[in-house]
Amino acid sequence: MTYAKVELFDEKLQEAALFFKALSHPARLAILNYLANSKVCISGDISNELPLSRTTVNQHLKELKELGLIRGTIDGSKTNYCLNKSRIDEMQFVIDQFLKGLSLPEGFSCKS
Amino acid sequence: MTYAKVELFDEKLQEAALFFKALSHPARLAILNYLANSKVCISGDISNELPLSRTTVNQHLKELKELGLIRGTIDGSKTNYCLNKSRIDEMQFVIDQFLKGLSLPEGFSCKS
DNA sequence: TTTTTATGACGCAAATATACGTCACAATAT
DNA sequence: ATATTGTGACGTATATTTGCGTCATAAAAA
Repeated sequence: MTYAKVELFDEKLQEAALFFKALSHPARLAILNYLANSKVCISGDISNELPLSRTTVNQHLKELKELGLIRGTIDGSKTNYCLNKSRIDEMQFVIDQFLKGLSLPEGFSCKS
Repeated sequence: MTYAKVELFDEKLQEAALFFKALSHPARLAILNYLANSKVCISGDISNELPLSRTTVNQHLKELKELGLIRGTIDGSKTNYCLNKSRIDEMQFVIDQFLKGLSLPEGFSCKS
């Protein structure tokens, strides 16, 4: 039963939380950065760039893939991973929307 | 030893990941939204707003507090929680910086 | 004074995440 | 033909997160 309360929240918040979760580990941030700076690459290459084993890197790749942030297409025996621009844009929009909601009103004060 | 590899990554990425992690649960997003819309409030009030027990809400509050995103000041027997604007601004900056780095170059193409 | 209310501290059970190793399979390379 | 390389799938150990209950304490209300 634990971990089941997430669904009781507003769907917008759930969606935003999923994006934030995907970005909550430096390895995944590094992977996204790397893909943004390369044109196309294979996961084997990526594990060489990170201080992690190939297995672990593949796991992080899988998470990013499941959220649609990256795509892996088979090219012969290798898999080309690259950013899914439209999905990244979607994520940026959702994050921006949430952050905007945090801006405090004029004259906001706190007794601290 | 597990979970210890985070420190091997670039410090900027580590910092960004910590912010994203703080935002990775809808309950914390709901708390931040709630605090942004209220002037000042107490954690007892907040647990009434969420489908979670007081204990659990307090735990989420604690996490947000440890990252500095919110502040809890004692007001008599109650604790007033409110957003820490300067820290929120810092977070927005860090997140923006990271997201900017994901924008793909002109003429980017992927063989998929 | 007793009861209620709010809070913090502590611990617990279950679910998830992190990090690797190994195995099997296909495609290259030697 | 054999060795190497890249992959996905599977399993494992440890860490962390979620979500709650309980207990102790302090202040406010009855």
